[in-house]
Amino acid sequence: MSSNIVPQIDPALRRSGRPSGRESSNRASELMAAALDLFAERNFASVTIKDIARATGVNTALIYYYFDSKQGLFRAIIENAVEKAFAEFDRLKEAPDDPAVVITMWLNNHLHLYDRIHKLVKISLDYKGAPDKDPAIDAAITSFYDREREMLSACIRQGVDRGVFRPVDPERIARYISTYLDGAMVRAVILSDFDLDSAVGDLRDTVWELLGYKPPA
Amino acid sequence: MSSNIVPQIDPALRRSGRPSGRESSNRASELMAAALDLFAERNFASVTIKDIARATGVNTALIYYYFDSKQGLFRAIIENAVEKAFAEFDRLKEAPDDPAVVITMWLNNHLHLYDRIHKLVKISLDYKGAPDKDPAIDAAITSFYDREREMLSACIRQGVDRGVFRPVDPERIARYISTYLDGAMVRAVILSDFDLDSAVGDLRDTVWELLGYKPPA
DNA sequence: GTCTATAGAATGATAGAC
DNA sequence: GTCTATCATTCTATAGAC
Repeated sequence: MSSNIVPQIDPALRRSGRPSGRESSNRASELMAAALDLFAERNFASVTIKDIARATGVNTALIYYYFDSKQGLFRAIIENAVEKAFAEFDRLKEAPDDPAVVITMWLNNHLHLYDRIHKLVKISLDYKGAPDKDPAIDAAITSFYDREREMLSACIRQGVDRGVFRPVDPERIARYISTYLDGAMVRAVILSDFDLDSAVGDLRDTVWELLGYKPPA
Repeated sequence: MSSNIVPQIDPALRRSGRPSGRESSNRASELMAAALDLFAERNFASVTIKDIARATGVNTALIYYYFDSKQGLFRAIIENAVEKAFAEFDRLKEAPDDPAVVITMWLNNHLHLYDRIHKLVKISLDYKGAPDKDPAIDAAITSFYDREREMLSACIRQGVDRGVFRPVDPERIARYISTYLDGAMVRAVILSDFDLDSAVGDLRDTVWELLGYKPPA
């Protein structure tokens, strides 16, 4: 979490005194939110510091007060985005003890959190082949996919063990599901008339068929 | 094909005289090939004219002799890539008159032509959200997806009509297939240990199940 | 914390010699 | 056709006032 060259997530918190009256400046969060949108819609290289400053309504120099560099800002953003996605994962894991329900929730997640997840996919793809790689960013991206696979396969294994699913290879089905979901995220971006709801609905139906599961009416 | 502001695909062909002895300079093709690789691996904004010149072993100014601008080069590249993909489509269409075989060939295509197709997907995604859109590029991208869908759904419809496939909605299955394939292309880029062969194999098996088709031994 | 001002480097594109 | 040389612009990042 803390290497030698870290972006200053919120220097106000690290200074001795209290930050100008308020509990804490949320400027860093504002900047990260605005930058995430820009980085996802365009890409790292196209988005300038000035773009981010303009979107947030502040001066360019202020960005360097909160973050050590453009890439440092990027790293902070992606780590933050993955962390938020993890929160979703965990919320799901503690959800109803029914594997089919958890899988359904995860599919629906991609519908409701399309905005959040498609940005992560797009940024991940964009980041591959970046001229100067950052190990921390690589780790954040792979950990996202690892956690997704773990969660889905655990779910499927549970269903198989309980006899509600046909005896399948959990890892295989998990990969199948998340590969399709990535495709759905990508196409929703590329093709403006893509029907994400119905595309994910088709996946759900197919997965139930693969798992030999009959959903309740 | 030819608008008012076109990139000069090969000015040598348009000049009155014959181009310096040879049939035609293939410099434009060389430049486009090198630039496609760079644009796909990084992205439009990250790749500089100097990068492309260096990769081709020529001077930066020469690029502006063949193409009117960086974006003009990009447009020529993407139109060229889609055109080549169409050639594959058509080759497939004239292939064996068996829908299942044609679908299989199309899936295998994504395996063998991964290099070509994943670049198209990545570039298409990258292009969305570009600051200055080019209608010609938009048209090229959507036409690629339209043709893919048409080809697949025609195939499925044929199989249904002949009774070798279960009576399904051809458009729906076509979308399902190509959505998954996009996902596979994306993941193969993002995750270095992604097993494309086996991921596409899973899709094939699933599609046969959806179509109620029993492949020969 | 937020700003103005600017340094220093890189980039897209052009002019013109050969 | 291919090159050298260069301009105008834009960008990241910093210095320093308030």
